[in-house]
Amino acid sequence: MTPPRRRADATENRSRIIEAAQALITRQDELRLNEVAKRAGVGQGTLYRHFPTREDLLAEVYRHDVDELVVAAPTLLAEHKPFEALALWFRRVADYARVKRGVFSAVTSGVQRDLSGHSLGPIGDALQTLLAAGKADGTIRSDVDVRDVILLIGFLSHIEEAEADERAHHVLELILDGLRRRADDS
Amino acid sequence: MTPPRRRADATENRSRIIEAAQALITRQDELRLNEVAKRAGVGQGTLYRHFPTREDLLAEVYRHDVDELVVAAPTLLAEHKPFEALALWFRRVADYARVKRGVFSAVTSGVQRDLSGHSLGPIGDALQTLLAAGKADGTIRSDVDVRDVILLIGFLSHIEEAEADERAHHVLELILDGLRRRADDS
DNA sequence: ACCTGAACACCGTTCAAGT
DNA sequence: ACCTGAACACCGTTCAAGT
Repeated sequence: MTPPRRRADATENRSRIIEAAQALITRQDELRLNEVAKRAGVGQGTLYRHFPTREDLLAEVYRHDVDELVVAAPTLLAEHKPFEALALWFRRVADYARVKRGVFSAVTSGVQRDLSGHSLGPIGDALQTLLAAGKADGTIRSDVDVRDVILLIGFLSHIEEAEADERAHHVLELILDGLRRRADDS
Repeated sequence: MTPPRRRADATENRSRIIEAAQALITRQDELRLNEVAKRAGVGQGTLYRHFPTREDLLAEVYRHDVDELVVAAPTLLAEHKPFEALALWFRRVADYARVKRGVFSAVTSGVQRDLSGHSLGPIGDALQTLLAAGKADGTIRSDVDVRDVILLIGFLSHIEEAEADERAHHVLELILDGLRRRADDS
């Protein structure tokens, strides 16, 4: 019962594909799959063998970044009050969205896919933790859920880098104000 | 100096193209330009002659709908308090977005294009009127501008029809709460 | 002045042949 | 078991030839 070992060349090809995709996506927004294969030095079929869909590839490309956001949630909660932790987490998401335009789409489409599978997924769970803490201490409205927030911060995928610099934080403030629980709420 | 009259067949073709595009877009999200030309019974070149870009065509397809939204703003303001007028206008935008998925993209991309030309455009002006009224009577934060609001309601273009039914109004409420001016604001 | 539609470009995706 | 790359499909866009 030895584990079905992957052939060495397959592992190597997989890494090369991811690296090529990363290199290409940082210099422009669109990602041409044939270009990825060419740069990685593999046939197009090899790309499809490793990553059946474009999303599979992008998920892998942004894996580390998404992980960092996921890990940040409990860390922030340990060091700040819930509402402040959420605000700081938003800020972090905005920073990622500014530099790596695709992270955010990967995050949201990931959440969407996971939602249909009756699971929140890693990012959804992280956000859920933040929201629950804020509801528990009465600083966040009780009628807000993860999907609401994902939809609201989706504006980050609509703006260019320059506009994000001057406007993203402000719009996030407006959103936070909408999520805040008021004295007269039930 | 008679106006340079358009040839009758050109006018006719233009109408047929718009009608074909409307018919096709109501039955599915994407719009294939060659398909539009085929259904309209014109050559592809004719389509490009009348509508150099895809956006030009879409703007024309949704022209009536956008006009209705523009006209609604002053009407609502005449009959309701500013904040309520804004809430009702949001509701109307959401209703359009639900049925005609593309209206909203046309609206936002229109605003974006107009913004770069240092003008708000028709929809931007309508929204500007609503915001100004709310700021004047102290119900809307003074640090909010048209672009902020357009970005916030952009979530409408991310959701499917079923989800819009159960969630759009709620998320719009959250946004309105974020735009509302508080007692302690400066 | 306007129209037609063949043709080109571009990119995603598949699959027969190979190792 | 995995890889290659020719080939096909699809769609946007152009342009020479026509009326």
